[in-house]
Amino acid sequence: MSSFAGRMKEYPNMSLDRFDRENLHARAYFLSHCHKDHMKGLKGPLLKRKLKFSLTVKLYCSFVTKELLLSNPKYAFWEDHIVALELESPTLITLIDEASGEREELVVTLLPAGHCPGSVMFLVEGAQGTVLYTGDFRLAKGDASRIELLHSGSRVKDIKSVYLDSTFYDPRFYQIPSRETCLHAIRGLVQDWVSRSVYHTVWLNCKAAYGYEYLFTNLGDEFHTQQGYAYSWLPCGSSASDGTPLNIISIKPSTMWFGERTQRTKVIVRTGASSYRACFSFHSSYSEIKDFLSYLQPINIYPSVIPIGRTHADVTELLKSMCRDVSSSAVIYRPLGTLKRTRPEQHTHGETLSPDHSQLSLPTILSTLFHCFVIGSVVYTRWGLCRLTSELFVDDSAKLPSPSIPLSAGQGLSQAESMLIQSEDRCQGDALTNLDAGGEESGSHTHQSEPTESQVSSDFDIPSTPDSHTPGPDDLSDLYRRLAAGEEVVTRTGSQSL
DNA sequence: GCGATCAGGT
DNA sequence: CACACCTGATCGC
Repeated sequence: MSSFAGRMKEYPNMSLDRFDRENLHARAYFLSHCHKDHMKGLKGPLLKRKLKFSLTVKLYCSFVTKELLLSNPKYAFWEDHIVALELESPTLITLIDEASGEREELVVTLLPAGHCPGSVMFLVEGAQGTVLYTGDFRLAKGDASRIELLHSGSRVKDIKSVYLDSTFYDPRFYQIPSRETCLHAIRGLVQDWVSRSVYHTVWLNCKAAYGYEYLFTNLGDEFHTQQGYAYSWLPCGSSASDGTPLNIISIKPSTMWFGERTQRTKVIVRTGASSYRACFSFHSSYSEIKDFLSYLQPINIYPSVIPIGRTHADVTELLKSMCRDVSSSAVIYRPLGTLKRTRPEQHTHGETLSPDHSQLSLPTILSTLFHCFVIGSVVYTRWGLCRLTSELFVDDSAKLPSPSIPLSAGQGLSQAESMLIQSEDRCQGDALTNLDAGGEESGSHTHQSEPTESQVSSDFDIPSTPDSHTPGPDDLSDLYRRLAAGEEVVTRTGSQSL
């Protein structure tokens, strides 16, 4: 978790990813991505008050982050104070002291961070030198050399300080399998399971956070392509629509790492009868961070996270070796990196330089925000819809509570976000046992209870559609019919059709 | 009643 | 396999 206090030594009039305490006096705010540990104080009443009386104080972030932020009504008061910036477009920002009128000019550039949708790093250039605030990032080896705006001409810029996501800056986390490797392994497991029968289902058991969209979209696309079926709807409960129990395995994405000498890289670990952990990391590994830093050769590096079991002194000491040596009078600069253009100028709006999941298109982000979306045989759900489909499909209709949740008000977006994958292949003869009730982590998703107040009002709830209403039994059976008929009842850009 | 903080869970 | 973020208890205002 980030312990960055919000301000950089060189530019103390701007605050990044922290909005409390001394940051209340900042002249401009910057949000690198929409994770809670980077939003401390962002909905504080004092800040809200300050905005009311300010004409110049703005919050700068990416377009995607802006959408994610404003999807929560608790941050609605920011709406007129947010300035979304294009990626990789240097922007002149003037910091104004509203009391004295004093001005300070900076050029700020958003660079893709590869951490989660909308995540960026901030490159700040001004009178106090060029500094890079990484926010949280996952960049692969060599990525820094492909980011054009870290370069001036063909040479890397002279970077004074890097404020670093040092989550895994510890030799113990030497290697983390690449995103592609992890996706490949998960794809294999999913393929193996869902090909057994139509009742073999995968529950991609993600924690509530933006960041798993890379898995969602890639697996979704692939199984769509492979199956080629029209939309089908999957229950989130333990039974298929015909009452047959599902064979569900749970795959939990979680971080796994390997030391320098470790050869074997188990990307998937079986943790129970029907549960697996699959490697997936939002943060760069030690070796990826080293590659990044040794390319940039900053003069100073400030860690924003102290890995568990380490002290600030440990990390600072480790980081010293990554800094440019400017201690002696005869300054010996190690050679700075040179720009590698890996792609011709096919740069379209919003696209990034590296293969990257963090900058999904806005429609995709919106569709993930609004309840769910359906691609091929894959259903993406949020908690609320998961419950809804359970009600629709679960066998034991006598136990169904009457629906009490307005469909258009997303319930608990921050609750466990799930993805179910089920084979379209019909094959008979399998022993169709239900998810092993004794297995680790099993079953809890199959019997959803009423959402608590805090779930209903959790931070990434979707604002209610004005003319929404609670669906009655007739609405639900109509919905069921349409789903069974393969109609697309969920739009990809909003919740209106539900 | 609200926010901040911590412990404990997934 | 150590992320992100939930809930609930407690405390101060």
